[in-house]
Amino acid sequence: MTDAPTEILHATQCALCEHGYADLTMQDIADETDLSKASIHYHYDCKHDLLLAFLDHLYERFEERIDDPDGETPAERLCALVDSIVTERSDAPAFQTALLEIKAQSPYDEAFRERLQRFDDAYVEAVREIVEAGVADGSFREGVDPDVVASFLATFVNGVQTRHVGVGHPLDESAEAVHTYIDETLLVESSTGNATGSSGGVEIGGASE
Amino acid sequence: MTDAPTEILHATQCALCEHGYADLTMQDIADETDLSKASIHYHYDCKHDLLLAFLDHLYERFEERIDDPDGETPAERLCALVDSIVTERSDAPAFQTALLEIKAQSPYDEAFRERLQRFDDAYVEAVREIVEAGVADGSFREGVDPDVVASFLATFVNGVQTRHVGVGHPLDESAEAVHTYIDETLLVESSTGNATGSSGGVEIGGASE
DNA sequence: CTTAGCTGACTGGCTGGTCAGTCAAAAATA
DNA sequence: TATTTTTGACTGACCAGCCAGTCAGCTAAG
Repeated sequence: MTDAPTEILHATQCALCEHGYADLTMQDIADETDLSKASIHYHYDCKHDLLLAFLDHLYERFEERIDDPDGETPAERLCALVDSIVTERSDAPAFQTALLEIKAQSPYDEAFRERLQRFDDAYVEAVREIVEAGVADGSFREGVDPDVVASFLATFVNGVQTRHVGVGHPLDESAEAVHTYIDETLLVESSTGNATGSSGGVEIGGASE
Repeated sequence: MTDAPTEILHATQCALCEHGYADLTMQDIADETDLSKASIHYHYDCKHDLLLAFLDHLYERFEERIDDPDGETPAERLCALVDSIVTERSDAPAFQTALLEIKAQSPYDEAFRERLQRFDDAYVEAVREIVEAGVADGSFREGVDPDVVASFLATFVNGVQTRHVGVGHPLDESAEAVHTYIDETLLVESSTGNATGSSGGVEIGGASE
C-alpha cells in the first residue's frame, strides 16, 4: 500500500489516460482511488497544484528512463533514446495525447511551461552527450555538431508525437525515418551496414490501433 | 461588410487567438462581432459545428497558401514551403497554440481528426511533388525517396510548431535546421552553395484583416 | 483530548443552449 | 399604391448541468 499522495498521483495518470486533460475532473481522479474528491483537496490544495506535482513526479521517472540508454555503440544508444519516446508502450497512446494537451496549455501557464522546459532540456542534453561521444569515438562524422543534431532530433521527436496524436501517423514509420536519418546523416559511411539494431524490416501500413 | 456567417468565422479566429481553444466560449466569439451569442447559435447550430466550419474555412486558405510556393528551383520552393509553416508572423504564436490545442483534441473527435488529416495530406503531397520534381530535375540526389522525405519533413514541421508552443523553442533556429537538412541530405553536393533563401513566409492561419 | 485523515453535502460561478418575442424588409393581398 | 402577412435575422433573459472548491463533522489512532 502506498501513501495517499502517491496513490493520487498514480490515479491522476490513469484518469488522464481515460479522460484526457481537457475533460479531467477532480472526480475522475477520485474515482481511480479509494478516496473521495474532498480527500484529494485535503492532500493537494487545488487542481493546478496536483497537476504540477504530477508533472514533477513524471519528470523523475523520465529522467531515469533517458539516463544511460541501452546499447553498445553511440548509434545504438542514440536509437534507443529516440525509441524510448517514439516506440509505443502499453498505455502510451492515450497518455501521449494527454501530454500534448498539456503542452498546448503551456503558453497560458508559466508553471507548466517551466516543467516542460525541464523535460526538453534533459532530453536534448541526453542526445547531445551521445552524439558527442559518437563523434569523439569516430563512429559519427566529424562535421556533425552535437548541439545542432540534438536540437534537430528533439524537434523531430516532438513532431512524431504530435503527428501521431493529431492525425494518427504510425509511430513505427516515424521510428524508421529517424533510424534512416541517423544511418545516412550521422554515421560515417563504411559499409552500408546499419548499426541501427532496431526492429528489422518494419514496413509501412501497420494499422495502429 | 461581409455576411454574418463569414464574420463569425473571422471572429472565431480572433477569439481563438485571445483565449485559446480550451477557454473559448461562445460569448468570447460573440464579443468579437456585432452580434449576440444567440445570433451565433442562429447561424451555427452548436459550438462544435462552428468549429468544424472554421476548420473547413481555414483549410481553403491553407490549400491556396501551399499551392505553388515561391522559388525557381525545387530547393527554393521546398524551403518556401517549409518556411510557410515555420516562419513567424505577427499574430502567429497565439494562433499556433490554438491549433495545437485542437490537434490534441483530435483523438476525442472524429470530425476534427478528419479535418486535420486533410491538412496533413495536402501538405505531405505538396512537399512530395516538389521533391519529386527535384529528383527528376537532377538538383536532388537520385537516392531520395519523395514519399519518405515528404513524410519526414511533415513530421519535423509538426515538431517545430509543437516545440515552439510547448517550450518556446525559437522558430528561426528550427528553420535553419531544416535548411541545413535540405542542403546536406537532399541536394547533390556541387558547390556548397545553399539555394536556401529564407523567404518571408506564410502559414496555416494568416489572419487577413 | 487532540489531531490527522477523510467524507457527504453543499455552494457559487460559469457556459452551452433555448425560447418567446422584437423588428425591418420582402412578399402577398386588396 | 396602400395594407397586411410572412419571414429571416436577431436578442435579452433564462435554464440546466457541470465542476472546483468549502465546510462541518465523523472516526480512529496516539
